Amino acid sequence: MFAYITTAGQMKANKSLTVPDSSTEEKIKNAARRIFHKKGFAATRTRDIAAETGINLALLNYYFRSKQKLFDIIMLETMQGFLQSIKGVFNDELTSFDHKITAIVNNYIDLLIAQPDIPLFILSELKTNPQDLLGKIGMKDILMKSHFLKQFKEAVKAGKIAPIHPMHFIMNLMSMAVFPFVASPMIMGLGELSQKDFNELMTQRKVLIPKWIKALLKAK
Amino acid sequence: MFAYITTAGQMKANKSLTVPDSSTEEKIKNAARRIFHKKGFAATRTRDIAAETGINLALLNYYFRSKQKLFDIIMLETMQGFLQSIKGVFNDELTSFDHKITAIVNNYIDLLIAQPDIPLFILSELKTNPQDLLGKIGMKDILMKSHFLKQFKEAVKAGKIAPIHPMHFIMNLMSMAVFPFVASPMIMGLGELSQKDFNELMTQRKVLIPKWIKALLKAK
DNA sequence: GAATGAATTAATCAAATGTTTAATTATTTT
DNA sequence: AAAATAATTAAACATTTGATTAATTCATTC
Repeated sequence: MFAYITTAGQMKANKSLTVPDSSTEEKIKNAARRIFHKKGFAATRTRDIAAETGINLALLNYYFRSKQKLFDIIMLETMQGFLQSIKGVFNDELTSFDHKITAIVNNYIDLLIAQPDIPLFILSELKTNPQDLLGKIGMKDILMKSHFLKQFKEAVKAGKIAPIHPMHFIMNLMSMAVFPFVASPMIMGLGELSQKDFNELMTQRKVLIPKWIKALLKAK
Repeated sequence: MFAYITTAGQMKANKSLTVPDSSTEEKIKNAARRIFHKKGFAATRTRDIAAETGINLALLNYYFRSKQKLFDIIMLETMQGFLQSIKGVFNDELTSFDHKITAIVNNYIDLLIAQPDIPLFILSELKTNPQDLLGKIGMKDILMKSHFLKQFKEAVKAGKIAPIHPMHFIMNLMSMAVFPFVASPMIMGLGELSQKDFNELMTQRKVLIPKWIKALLKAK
């Protein structure tokens, strides 16, 4: 029944090494990524993806079989990309704890200024999908078994920072860097900020947050 | 055409003063609230609301005319409720700046432990709907013209805290209190936390966040 | 207690939406 | 160049889904 689709799948496997992003399959994925990121799975129409790609609706199922399968691919790639951008920092054995904080905040904020829809997309869809995705990308080990976390625990032991649950630390770091992007419509509304104003504030935070985090770690 | 519905609306206006939450209209709203909060507008099916209410689907339209109108009511009430819980604190002229911080954090976290779906719901739907909602509930004035903000600016002038954009302060406060709830699936997954573990961490944060915020305000 | 209006339901509609089919065009293979 | 395979499209299908209609039950009023 799906013989020709299987073949298409094979074509993809072959082509993906040689053909650039302008292949039909990549064009569909790019359009799908944009729309899924902006509207989420439930509010996205396959017809809209096809229209934005500039192809016939049937081609979407020809290449990806279903909306769900296409979504799963986009979701996985998105989470991998999100993780990739900080993976290196977390396990760099050569940099100090303080330097890692700065590097992580800088990486996150740069990424989010460029792609501000990603965090709300991930958090919304992660709630529907269970945590099998978290397992699939191995986020847990990358973060919780990282050199970064080891350094945190050592600093606690050495009495350099207050003894709090490591998760509080992770939450504070993520909160201050990521939340403003999740809440940007509200923040821009409340503060009467333009997109440019907002991005300027976020750029300021690249230097402010590390400072704040260090102050807060020593508190009390 | 909708004569009987108009009448139903009138009935509601009359009844709402005397009839308890067990009226059909309230039962529909309660079910709608639960499902909208959990799945958002796009993923919610009117049939699911009807089923959860235990009524015939047609009654939903009889009372509320459309899914959108029902949603608008829930959305407005949700935002008002969310705001209501901190409105008083913000403009209490009798309490200190530090006390307000503690009160706000406590109010927020108590509310979110009880209704953890609310922030992601609001932030997701606020992105679709423009900011006309923000205007409708007058959030801007309550927050930005508050006694709380005045106290912040005075403390900056007096040199008691570092001179940062007030929006940074608001973002930090909201981030640290609200973001963990928005990201709870990820946080619980990463930290291998049960719901109980998570709630305990959040309860700890009621005392930790005010401490952190104060430390961070003086940083550098 | 008949009459009137409100509340509720079963059934149906119409549009939206994900998916498939069958045919056509383009490309590759022999 | 013919044959075979892949890519693409127009059209249609089958469900889903929000909404409506027409009838029925329930409650209130006179």
